[in-house]
Amino acid sequence: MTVNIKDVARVAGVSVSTVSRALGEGPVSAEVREQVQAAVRATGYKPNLSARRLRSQRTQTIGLIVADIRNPFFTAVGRAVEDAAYRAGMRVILCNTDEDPAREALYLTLMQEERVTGLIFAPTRATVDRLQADALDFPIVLIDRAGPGGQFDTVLLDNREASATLVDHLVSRGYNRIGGLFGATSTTGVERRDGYLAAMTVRGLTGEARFAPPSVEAAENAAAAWLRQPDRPQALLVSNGLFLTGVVKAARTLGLRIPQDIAVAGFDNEPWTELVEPGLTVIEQPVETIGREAMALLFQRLKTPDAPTRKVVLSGRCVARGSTAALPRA
Amino acid sequence: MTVNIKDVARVAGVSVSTVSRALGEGPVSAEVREQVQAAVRATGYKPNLSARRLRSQRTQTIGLIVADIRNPFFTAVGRAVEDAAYRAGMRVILCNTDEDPAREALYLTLMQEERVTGLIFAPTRATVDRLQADALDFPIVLIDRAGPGGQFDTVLLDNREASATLVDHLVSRGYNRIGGLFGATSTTGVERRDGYLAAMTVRGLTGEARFAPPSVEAAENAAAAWLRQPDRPQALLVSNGLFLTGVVKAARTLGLRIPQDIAVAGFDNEPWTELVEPGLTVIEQPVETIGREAMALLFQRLKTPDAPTRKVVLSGRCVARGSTAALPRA
DNA sequence: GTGCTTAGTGGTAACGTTTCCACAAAAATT
DNA sequence: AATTTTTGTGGAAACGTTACCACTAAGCAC
Repeated sequence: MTVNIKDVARVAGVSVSTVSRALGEGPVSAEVREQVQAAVRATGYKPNLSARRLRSQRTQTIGLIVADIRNPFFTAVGRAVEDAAYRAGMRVILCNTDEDPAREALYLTLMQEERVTGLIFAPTRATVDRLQADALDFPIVLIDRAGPGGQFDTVLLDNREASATLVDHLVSRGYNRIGGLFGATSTTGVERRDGYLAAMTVRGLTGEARFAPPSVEAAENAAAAWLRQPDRPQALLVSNGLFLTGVVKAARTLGLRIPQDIAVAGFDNEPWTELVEPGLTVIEQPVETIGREAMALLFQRLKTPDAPTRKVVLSGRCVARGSTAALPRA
Repeated sequence: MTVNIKDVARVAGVSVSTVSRALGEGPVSAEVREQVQAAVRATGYKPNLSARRLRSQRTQTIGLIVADIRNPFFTAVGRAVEDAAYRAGMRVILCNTDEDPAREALYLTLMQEERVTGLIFAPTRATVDRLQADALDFPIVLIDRAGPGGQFDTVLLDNREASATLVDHLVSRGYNRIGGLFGATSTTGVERRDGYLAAMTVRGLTGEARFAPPSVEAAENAAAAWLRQPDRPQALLVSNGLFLTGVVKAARTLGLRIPQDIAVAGFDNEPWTELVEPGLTVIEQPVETIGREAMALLFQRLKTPDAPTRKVVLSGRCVARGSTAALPRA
C-alpha cells in the first residue's frame, strides 16, 4: 500500500490538517513545517493528485486537441503550450483527432470528464460550427482555425494576408499562372484560398484553387494529377508543410525541375525547406508565439470570465528562397 | 454546479449504486439500464474521472517521458503509444525532458503523484543508471535507450548492427576515412559509436568518433569544425535525424558537395531525407512498431508482474540514397 | 487588565465515485 | 416442497485529500 497523508501525520506527530497546510498554503510554524518535511522524506510520501483534484475541485489540467502531433506545426505549438502550462503548475492532456469529427467529439467529452480547467483546440470546420461555448463548462481557446463570430478566444495567423504575400511575391518574380492547393478540412485552408483568390483578382489574374484531404499522399496525388496536365500552372501555392512534402515529391516523380518547370511557395518554415535544393519559399508561422499566446488568452479568460472574447491575429514572415526564383523574361 | 451520479440516480428513480453498475460492470436489469441511460442523457451527466480514479485505485493512465516531442522519432513513437493506449481505454501523460536529468526527476515524481499504471521512458544516460525498478510502484518500459543489466523491459533498435550496416555500406562504396558524430546524452549514441568503431576495426580501418550535445546547432557546429579541417573525413556517419539536419547545413555553409566532397549516412528516415538533393542514406527505424511494442510489453508486465524482463531488439532498414554514391576509383 | 485580533492547531465533513455487504425475489436444483 | 443458487437492488463505507469550523494561546491596543 502506498503511504498517504495520514501516515505522514502520524510520523510527524501532528494532525492531517496540519500536514496538508504545511505542504500547501496556510499558517504553520517553522518548526512544524520542518517536522512535516522530514516525515515526508522519511516515508517517501507522494500526494495523490486524483484525491487532491477531487477534493479541491481544481484539476490544474488543460486540454490540447489538435489534428496530428506529427504535423510539425502542431508539434511546435504543443511544446510551447506544454512549457507554459508546466511553468504555471498545470498539466496538459494531448489528443490527436486526425481531423476526424467523431474523434473530436470523443475527446471533447473526455475533456469534460477530466474536468479540465480550459481547452486549447484546433477544430475541423465540421465541429467548429456546432461548438457551443455555453455547453462546455470550461473556456476554450481556438488556435490555427477560426470559429464563427467571436464566440471564442482565438489565436491564428493572418491567413489571407499571408496568401496575398505569397501571390505578390510570385507575381513580382514573373509568375502569372499560379495554382493553389489547400487543405480541405480546416477553416485555415479556406482562408488561405480566399486570400489567394482575392490577391489574384486584384492583380487581374484568375486563380484556380483545389482542395485535398489532409495527408502527404493525398497532396502528392492531387499535385501529380495537376502537374501532369499540359496546361499546368507555372507556380503552385501550397497550404501547409505536409502538403509541401507531397508537392515536392510529385515534382520529383514527374521529373519536373523547381522552379524552372514549376515554382513552389508554401506555408510552414520547417527545417528541411531550407535544406532541399532549391530551398522552398515559405511563410514562417510564429509557432512558439501561437502556443504561448493561446495559454495567455486562456489564463486571462479564467481570471476574467466575462471579458469580451479576443482574437489575436499574428502575421507570418515570408522567407524567400530558390523555389520561386525570378522567371527569365520571355 | 455540475451534475453528479446522485442527480442521475434521483432522475432515474434508482439508487446510486445501481447507476454505477448500470454504467459499468455488474448485473442490472435491461429495464433499469434503459432508465439510467435516459437519465444520463437528460441530465448531461459526465462521470468525474478524478473521483473514479481515487475510489477504484485504477488511474488508467500511462506516462510517456521523452526528450523532445519535436524530434520526429519521438513524435512518431508517441503517436503509436497514444493510439494503442486510447484503444485500450487509457490516457497518456506526455512529458518532454530536453535530455535534462533534473526534469527527468521532476517528471518521475509527477508520474508517482499521478499514480500512473505504467511508464514508457526514454531516459538519459545519467538517470538510467540511478533508476531503481523497486523504488517506483509502477512498471517501466524503456524505449530507444537501454538500462543496465536486464532490470527493465526494453524495446530498442539494434544500434550496433545498424551502425555496422552503415559502415559496411560506406566501405563497399569505396569510402575509407569515415568519421562518426554521435549524441552525447543517450546510451543510443554510445551504442552506435561502439558499433561503428567495431565495424571499422573489423575492416582494418581506424575510426574517429565525436560527440555533440543533442541539438541541431551543436551538431552543425561540430560538423562544421570537423569539415573545415584539411584532413577531413571522406564520409560522415551521423547518429540521428536532428544531427543530420545540422550536418547537411554545415556542408552547405562550407560549400561542400554531397557526396563528392563529403558523403553522409545517418539514422531516421524522415520524409525530407528523400527530398533533399541528393537523398540521404539512412537507417529507417520501425517507429510505429517501437511504440506498439512498448505498449505491448507494458500490458504484459501488468498482467504478469513477476515474469522475467524482456528486451525487444528491432532491426533497422538501410535505405541507400545518393548521399553515399560510389566513390570514383582513384 | 480587559477585550480583540491573529497565528497555529486538530477534528471532521465534504468531494464523487466504486465496492462491499445485506437482503429480497426469482430461478434452479434437489 | 424444500433447499440452494442467482439476479437485482439499496445502504453505507471507503478512496486520500482539502477546507471549514472551533478552539487555545499569544500578541496587541487601549
